[in-house]
Amino acid sequence: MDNQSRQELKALLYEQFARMGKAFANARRLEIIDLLSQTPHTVEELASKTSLSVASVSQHLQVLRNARVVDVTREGTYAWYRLSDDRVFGIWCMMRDLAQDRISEIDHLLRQYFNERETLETIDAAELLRRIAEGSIIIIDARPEDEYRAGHIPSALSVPIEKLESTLAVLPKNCEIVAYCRASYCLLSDEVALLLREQGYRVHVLLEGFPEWRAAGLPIEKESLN
Amino acid sequence: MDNQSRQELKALLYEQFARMGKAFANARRLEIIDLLSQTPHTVEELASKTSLSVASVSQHLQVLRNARVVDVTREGTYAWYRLSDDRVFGIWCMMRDLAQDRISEIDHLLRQYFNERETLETIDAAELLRRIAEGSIIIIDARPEDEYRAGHIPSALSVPIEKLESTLAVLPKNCEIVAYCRASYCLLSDEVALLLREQGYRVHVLLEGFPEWRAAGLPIEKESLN
DNA sequence: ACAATGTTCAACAATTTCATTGAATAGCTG
DNA sequence: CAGCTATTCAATGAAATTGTTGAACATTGT
Repeated sequence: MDNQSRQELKALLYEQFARMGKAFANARRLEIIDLLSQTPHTVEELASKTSLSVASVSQHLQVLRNARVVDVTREGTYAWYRLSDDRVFGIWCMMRDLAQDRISEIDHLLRQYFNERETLETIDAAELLRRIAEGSIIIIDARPEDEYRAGHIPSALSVPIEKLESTLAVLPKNCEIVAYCRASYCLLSDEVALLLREQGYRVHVLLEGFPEWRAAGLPIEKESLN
Repeated sequence: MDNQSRQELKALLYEQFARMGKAFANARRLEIIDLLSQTPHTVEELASKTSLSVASVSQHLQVLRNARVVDVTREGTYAWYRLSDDRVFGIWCMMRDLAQDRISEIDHLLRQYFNERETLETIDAAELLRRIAEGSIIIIDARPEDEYRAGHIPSALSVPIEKLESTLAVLPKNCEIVAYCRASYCLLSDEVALLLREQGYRVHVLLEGFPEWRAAGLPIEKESLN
């Protein structure tokens, strides 16, 4: 192998690796990856949840597919996209944990837009499991209902913010509550938690999101399909 | 928190995360990350090893620094760049392992340029440790000498390809050899191994590169600084 | 103070990326 | 088959990325 073709190979090789990197190099694509780590979505669903045009989402999905980061399965006129490998979520997790630790702007943003957040009591997965065993706690899934249906923490109630008001009637005033959502920075659960606290409830927020819970192999519950 | 500022925050947040992703989204930058996972380098060293202009390398390093993926320490007129966190190497590892599994072009490239490669006998870290304990093996570090000096597998000899010929005189014909380099796809060790095999030596190639060895917490040896 | 050296910055042209629009495709339904 | 819908494709323009060149900066050694 001569020196020139060695250089050539090296360049081509790193270019292939970079294909994968590019998947994670755009804010909108990360948002899509985040949604896909909850559950598979159709193009339209992704477009609506990200407030992007369908064409734009489709284009991003082509990039993700090119990087072999997502898979499609067609079902009638629908195209269901999902993460191609559990490791994709793993990489995304490591990347955002590192970013959260090292890029101070992230913490800064979270604080600036939502400064009451830090006053919320957090709880980790191990502790939540203990409380579930004791049976002394009500769990609230703050994500959109379709994500809840695709899988949630056992015995959790589906309470997206829009439905919070109607749920208040059902919740006994003296119970303890844990809320969770997509991820630690996703804030859906924080909003729900703050509103509940205003109503006088004792509320905790789960540190991790549902995908981490599932990835850790902890028990989950799915909506039965009838 | 109203709906608009929620959207705004979400966008800004993912933008921050994407800063980190961008670090891994370019072939040249990945090459730089790979070199920095061997040992810290100056701008000039990186430029020479990557065949890029100094200015271009400097620019890439700014991107990496912006993503908080590398740190600089200045020493005289030199700027020593290093990975800012072990997790950076972890992410890069996961990314390229996933890429190697899922992007078929990578395997294809390796085969096309170097089809004898697959005929080389490989050996993993655990097995190598066993052989070291037996004392029945000679280890060859095929990386450039500066990377060897910064840290290598204990008792390994520094034999970059250029020095192979002069080293042949020293190697007893009947000994068994294990060669390693920067990573599994780095091929420096494969080239050395093929040449050694032609000379009649019994050669193995270590599956992992030196950074993986170090990251696994296995023993390493450094050149003493006199 | 001066020149030498390693690094960064600024300006540029070439290329790529991104979101939008509107058209094309492909699978359902009546 | 026609009409409908979900998705993809193609074309556009705006913006960002990349590598080059040459100048600017900062530290070292004379």
